[in-house]
Amino acid sequence: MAEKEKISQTISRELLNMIEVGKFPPGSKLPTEMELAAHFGVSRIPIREALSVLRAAGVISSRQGGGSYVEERAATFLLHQIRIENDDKEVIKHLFEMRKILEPEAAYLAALRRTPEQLEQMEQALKWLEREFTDEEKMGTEADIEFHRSIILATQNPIMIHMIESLSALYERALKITLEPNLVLKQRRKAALKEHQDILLAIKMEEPELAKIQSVIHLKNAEKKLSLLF
Amino acid sequence: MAEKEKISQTISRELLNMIEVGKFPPGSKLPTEMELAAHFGVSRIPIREALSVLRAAGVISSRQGGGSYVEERAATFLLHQIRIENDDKEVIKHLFEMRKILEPEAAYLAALRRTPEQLEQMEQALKWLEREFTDEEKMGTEADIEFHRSIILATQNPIMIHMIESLSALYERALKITLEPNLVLKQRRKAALKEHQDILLAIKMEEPELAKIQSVIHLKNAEKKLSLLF
DNA sequence: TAATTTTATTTGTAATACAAAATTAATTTT
DNA sequence: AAAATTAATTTTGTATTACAAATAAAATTA
Repeated sequence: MAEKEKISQTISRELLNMIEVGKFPPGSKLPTEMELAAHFGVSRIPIREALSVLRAAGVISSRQGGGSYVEERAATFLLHQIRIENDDKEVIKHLFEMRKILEPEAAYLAALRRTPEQLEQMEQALKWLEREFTDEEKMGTEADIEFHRSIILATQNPIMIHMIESLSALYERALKITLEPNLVLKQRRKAALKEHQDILLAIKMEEPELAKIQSVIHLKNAEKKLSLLF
Repeated sequence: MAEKEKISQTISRELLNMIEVGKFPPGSKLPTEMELAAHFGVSRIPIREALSVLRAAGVISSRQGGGSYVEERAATFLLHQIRIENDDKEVIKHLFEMRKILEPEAAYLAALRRTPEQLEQMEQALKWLEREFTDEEKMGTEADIEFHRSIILATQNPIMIHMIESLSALYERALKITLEPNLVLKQRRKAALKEHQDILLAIKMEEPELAKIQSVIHLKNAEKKLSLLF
């Protein structure tokens, strides 16, 4: 199950790395597709696929007849390409830092704007989480993510939604890693569930400030739990 | 200067729209590349380019021999593809909402962690902004962005950095639109400059809370200015 | 019925060719 | 000689055809 990688993926990763390392500094011209193809020993096809990924990520831009150039403000990395390893505590810390910034505000906005349908969606997610928590085996990470996701959706801010969505894959993996070895969790399950219920209640009552506070509390407790790991 | 669009771009936009509209719901299988090619009346090449963009954005996933499927949690849109039109006030509002959430926290973190080099970078950007402001003609949008960007970089959080970078193109355009017709700005220039200096000073003194407050003040004033437009 | 093999489908890559845009070199004009 | 125009070259964008490799569907066999 070695998940064989596509050639174009390998190449886009390689090229991105070269750009990050400074082999192709911002503003510089990349080699032509033919040259890259020769260099990597492949045809133009996977080269073009790789370049199109970098283009979509805003790392390079190409002009027909001109060539491909590294963008002046090349995004530092493709979020989809971040791989969290078990020992990769830095990424998890940074991710949690962003959660502490985004989620309380999202809860605030959700309390302001949520539609009845969105409230229903949150309640469904919470019920799912409750079911998962009664089962000793399950961790409920998916339900957890779905709950937080439903709150984000209720903010009605497409940019906020996009940011969280682009983080979700990363978030999911980070959550699994942090929850997996955590035996303390079982004792904290009821407390965690209560925290989720409190957030939802505040959103239901349309109390933005309260929702924000409940979210802060939840994240603070989650962080305590997290700090035991590191 | 009509900026002719590539076929693959047109198609990726079309496909994305179809997905958003529900023509291809999450989890469903897309038509084969051959079918798509026939449908759009092009060869497989631009189809593959379009699909690779959607793949990079996490909207779809493909398996050799299997086909392409819409991801269960397809990102709602590609940030790079958002076009802000002059009458597109909604996007600008949402963008500003995100700035209010992210930037004060970024200033906080920057005050905590900035290296001397990063402080230097911020000061350079501020000087640039001062020069631009003395010139009646120039608006200083680029310098403005560079200043805020230098603060973000000093947070040392790669996820934060990535988020802002991915927003920067959008931000730049929004800023130009909001500043362009604003004649009041000239009177507010000194005030705005002072606000920037205050933020930098707090970061220089390594006073996180103060930096956050100064950032909030700055954004509050900017929002007042903005509210005149809408 | 269940497991295995075969067949067909579909994406991934290759090679070649040409169109279209941009860059560079050459030419002409002033 | 300098500037403008034109021509030639380079380079990306798209098309066509072909085949490899992985998956999914169908047929076969136990």
